Amino acid sequence: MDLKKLASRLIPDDDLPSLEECEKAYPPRVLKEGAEVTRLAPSPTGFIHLGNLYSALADERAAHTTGGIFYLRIEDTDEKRKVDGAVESVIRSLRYFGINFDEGAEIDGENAYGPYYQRRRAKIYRAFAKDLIERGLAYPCFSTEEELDEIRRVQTEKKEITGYYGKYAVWRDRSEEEIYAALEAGKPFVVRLRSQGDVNVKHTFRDAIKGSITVTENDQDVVILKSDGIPTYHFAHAIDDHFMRTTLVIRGEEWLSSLPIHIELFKVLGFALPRYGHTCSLMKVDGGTKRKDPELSLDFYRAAGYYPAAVIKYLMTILNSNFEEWAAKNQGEDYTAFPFSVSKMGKSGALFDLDKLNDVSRDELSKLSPEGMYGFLNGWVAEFGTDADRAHFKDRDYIIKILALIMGAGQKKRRKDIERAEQGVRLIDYFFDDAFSPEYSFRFDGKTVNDMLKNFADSYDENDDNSAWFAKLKAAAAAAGFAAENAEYKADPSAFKGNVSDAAEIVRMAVTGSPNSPDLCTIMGILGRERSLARLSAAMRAE
RNA sequence: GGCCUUGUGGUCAAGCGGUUAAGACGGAGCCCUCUCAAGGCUCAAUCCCGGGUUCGAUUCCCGGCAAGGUCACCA
Repeated sequence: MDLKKLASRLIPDDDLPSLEECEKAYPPRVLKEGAEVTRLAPSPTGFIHLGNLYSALADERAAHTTGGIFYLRIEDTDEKRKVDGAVESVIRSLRYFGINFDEGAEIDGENAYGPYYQRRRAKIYRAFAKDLIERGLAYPCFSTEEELDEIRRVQTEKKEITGYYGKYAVWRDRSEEEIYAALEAGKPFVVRLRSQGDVNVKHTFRDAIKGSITVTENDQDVVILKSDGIPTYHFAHAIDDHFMRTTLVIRGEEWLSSLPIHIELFKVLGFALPRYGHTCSLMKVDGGTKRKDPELSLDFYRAAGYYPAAVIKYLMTILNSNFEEWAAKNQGEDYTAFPFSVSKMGKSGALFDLDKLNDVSRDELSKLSPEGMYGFLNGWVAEFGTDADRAHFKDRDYIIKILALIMGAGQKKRRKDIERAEQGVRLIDYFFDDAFSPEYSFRFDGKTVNDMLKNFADSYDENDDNSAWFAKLKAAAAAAGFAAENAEYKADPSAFKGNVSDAAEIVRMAVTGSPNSPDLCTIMGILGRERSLARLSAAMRAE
C-alpha cells in the first residue's frame, strides 16, 4: 500500500510544518541543572477545586524551588467542555492563592513555546499524525459508535478485555480498496495508533511520587485524531509536553492507567519520555467512605473568607508532611523558602480535614497586625459583605481598635479567635448598634440582674483603668448579693447568689449579648460611656 | 470482572529488621482566669488479616481482605 498517498488523502493539509521545523521552533530550554519545567493543564471548564490547587501548588513548587518554569496550557480539545471566561477564572483563582505562572495561556511575557491552547496547535498534531501514517504506525478507522459498542458488548460477554486491539481492531489491516471505498463513500474516520505493544510484557517504571510501579505494555489501537481532526488527550499530551519541554508531568493518579499509552506514544514519536509524578487526590468523607471530592470549589473558600496563605500552608502540610515542622522552626520565613520535594509527597489519598485547615487559619491570622487584619477583612467585605458591613468598615480606626482587642495585640500570646473573614466580621457585629440584636439569656432572676446592672452602671467611670474597673464590678456584685472574692464563695457557696464570674456574666450579656467575650473593660471603653450605659439600661428594661 | 495503586490512633502522618511506634489536628482532664480565647501540663487512642523468611517483623516475601482509580472519538 502506498502509505504516503494514504497519508495525503487522510490529512490533505498543505500547510503543515515539517517535523524538523517543530524541533527548531521549540528548542530545548536553557535552564540550570536540575531545573524542572512543570505545567498545569486544565480543560477550560473554569471550575477549580481544592484538589486542583493542591496539584497546582505541587507543580509550582517543583518548578520554582529548582529555578524552573511553571506554565499554563489549556486542554481544549473537547469542544463540549468549553466555558467562556474559564481561563481568566482559573488564573484569577490561583493568583488569589499566590500561585503564578511564568508563561502560558493569557499570560504576559515569554510565549516562545506557545500557543498554549491546544486547538491552536492543530497543525502540529496533524503533521505528526500524518508522519505516523506514512510510517505505517497509524491508520484510519471507519468503525461507527454502534459498531464499537457492539464489540465492547461481545468482549464483556466473553469476559475479555474491552477495547480496540488484536482481532477486534477491525480496520487495522484492511485492504487498500476497502479503505479508499470507505473514503469515497464519505464515511467519517478517526486515526488510530497501530500499537506495537504486548500486554503480556510488563516493565517497572519509576514514578516521581509513587516510586516503583509496574506498567503493562499498551496494545490498544487508541484514537490519536478524532473524526473532527482534533487530537485526543493522549496524543496532544505527548506532543505538547515534548515541545513545551516539560521535564516533570505532575498529574492526578487517574492517569496512571493510561500511562502505557503515553509511553508508547512517546516512543513511536521518537520523543524522550518526561518524568511523571502521579498525585493522589484529596478526598472527603461521603456517606462513610472516602472519595474524590468534586464539590469543594475554590470560590467557596474565597467566599467563606479563608485566608489564602493559610489554605496554602494547609496544603503544604499535606503535600510534604515535614513542612509543618519546618515552618515551626522557621517562624517568619515564607513557605517558598521550604525545600519542597516531590518524592516526599504522600502515596495515599489524604482526607480533607476541615478542623486542621481551621486551626492553621486561626494560627496564620493571629500573626497579622490589626492593620493587616483590617485589610484582609475589608477586602472580603468589599466583595462578599453586606451593605451594613461596608458601612461599618468605613470607620477604619474604630475597627482597628476592635481588632487590636480581639486579636490580643500587644500581649505576649495572641488570641486566635478569627478563623476566616466571614466569621471574623460576624464576630465583631456587636460593636455596631445596628447589628447588635442581643437575645439575653440571663441565668438569674430579673431583680438580681437589674440590681447588678444598676449598681454597676451607677459606679461606672470610663476613665477607670482595668483594675479600678474590676474593683467597681466586685463592689456592684457584692451589693447585689454575689461574692466579691472567689475564696469567700468557695468557703460557703450557699451564702451567695454566685461568684464574681457570674456577676460579670450579667454585665457581659448586657453589653455584648453573649456570656463570652474578650476583656469587658476594654470593650466598654471602645463602645464609649454613652453606648455602654445605654446597653446596660436596655438589658434592664428587657427584664 | 481485568489491570493499577494504596492500607500506622478519629484525621494528616514520621518510621525503612531490634524504637517506651515521633509530631500535628481533633477528643478528655487539670492549671491559669471576671467569661471566652490564648497559654502551660497530663491522659486516652494506631501498625488490615493470615502464612512464611529471620534470633527478631509495623518494616522483607507470598496469599487474602478492604479502599481508591481506570477500562471513550472526556480530559
